[in-house]
Amino acid sequence: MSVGLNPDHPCGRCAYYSESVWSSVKLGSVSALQRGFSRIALSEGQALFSQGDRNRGIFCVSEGLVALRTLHAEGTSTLIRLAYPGEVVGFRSFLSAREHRTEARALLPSRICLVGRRDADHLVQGDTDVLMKLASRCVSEIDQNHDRIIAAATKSNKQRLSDLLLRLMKVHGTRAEGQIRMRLPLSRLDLADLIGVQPETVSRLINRLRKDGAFFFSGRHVSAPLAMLVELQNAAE
Amino acid sequence: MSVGLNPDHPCGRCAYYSESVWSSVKLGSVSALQRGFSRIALSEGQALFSQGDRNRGIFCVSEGLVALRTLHAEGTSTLIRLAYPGEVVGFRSFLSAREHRTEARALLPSRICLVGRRDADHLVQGDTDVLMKLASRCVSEIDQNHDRIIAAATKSNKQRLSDLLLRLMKVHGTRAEGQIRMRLPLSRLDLADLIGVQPETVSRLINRLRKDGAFFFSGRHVSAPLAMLVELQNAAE
DNA sequence: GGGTGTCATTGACGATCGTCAAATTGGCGT
DNA sequence: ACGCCAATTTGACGATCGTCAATGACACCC
Repeated sequence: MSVGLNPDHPCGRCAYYSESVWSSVKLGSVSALQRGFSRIALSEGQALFSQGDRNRGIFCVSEGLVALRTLHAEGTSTLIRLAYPGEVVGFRSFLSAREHRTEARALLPSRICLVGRRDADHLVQGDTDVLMKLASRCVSEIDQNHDRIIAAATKSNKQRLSDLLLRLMKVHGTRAEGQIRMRLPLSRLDLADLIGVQPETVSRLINRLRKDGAFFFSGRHVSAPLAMLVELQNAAE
Repeated sequence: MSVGLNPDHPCGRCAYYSESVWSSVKLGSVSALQRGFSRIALSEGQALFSQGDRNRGIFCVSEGLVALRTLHAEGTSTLIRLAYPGEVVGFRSFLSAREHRTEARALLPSRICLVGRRDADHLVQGDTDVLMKLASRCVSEIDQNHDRIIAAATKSNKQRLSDLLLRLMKVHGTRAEGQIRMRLPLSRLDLADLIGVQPETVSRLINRLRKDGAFFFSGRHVSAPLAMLVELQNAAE
């Protein structure tokens, strides 16, 4: 399989082509892929699909950031996953042929590629490689869930918030004047969901991190001193 | 596909045959399935595989109960999953062709069926149905992880312990004299892992549940009054 | 029977968290 | 600039949790 540009393939110009679920679609089936292919532009806050929606196919984030949430009866919600460019969304309801159990919403202006359900079904049925790559995405989602469960059982809330901020810094941060800065793509409530506490607690954790000299907050703008860079490397995991 | 007994199939006599990953293996490939097939008997506390082991294939619990744990550097561990009869174990390292990230250990005397990696690979490559069923197992594991993450963010520790005990009662409990009784297959430390608290806290939660009149403990023997049966129905979820 | 180890419980303490209510801020439209 | 709504922060309080240390219970072995 050739890594890099491939003008005949819908994903051929995508930066994440080589790891794409569709990268191994054989030449003979590329037409089916093209038939089911469409691109979706989302503005910040716009929904890609809602909980209870019928599955429309397999989505792949091309640009931006998408949040997967589940809504509860009481009106609350829980942020389950952040999907960055190159990540696949909607494979759960696709594989189990049922309605979406989460809502997907853009946290930043985003571009999404969709392969419609009918054609995606044919491609998956006809090519073990494609299905195998989908399964690998499932496995890495399980891995991430396990990490989250382990972190919840192992680390303090403050540590988990710090880890989360470091990971976000790594993706969204820019370096300047001996500091890293970013605009948080998440609200305090989303932060609270991700580490499993109430939003008031997030405020207090932020105060403690500020006192520790680890992070400085001003609304959604966060900065960290260079000393944090060291831990930033370790936060790879 | 015929539901029920199938004498030509290694899983043909299994109570979970119809939902088995291997139930759709075509007649022509049954010989490969038989070649890779073996049965493993585990006594209580015995390990099926250890963290870091090379994957030996796809395991399916036929009888008993298996716990999947990840061991941490500090010597602690976290109980990630309980695998009951009919459930598949080891598919994560199988699908990603890497070593096990968890340890599997029998909590009760257990019987496990194994399809060796080489033959399982051929069967999975040659049959989309088999791979699709494996993927479905992945999806339901993701579902369970999500439920656990949501429960951790939504419910109190006491409620989570109560829910867990109810679920265990449903499987392991026997009814007698207006009560449900069971022998807990889990240590207090395992209970603590599953709800994400320290073992001392489990002791205190147990005291509170006792005071509430919800559960009565005597070592590993637990009983609950009939009133709990109502919630037992709801705990299906 | 006594020893020994693991598992489980209890007590005491400080730290942290959830909750409710009130105050403050920030963003955004007019 | 103003007003307004939602998001965020703060304060106060009780409840809960983690930690450390000590005790108790139990099985197992010699």
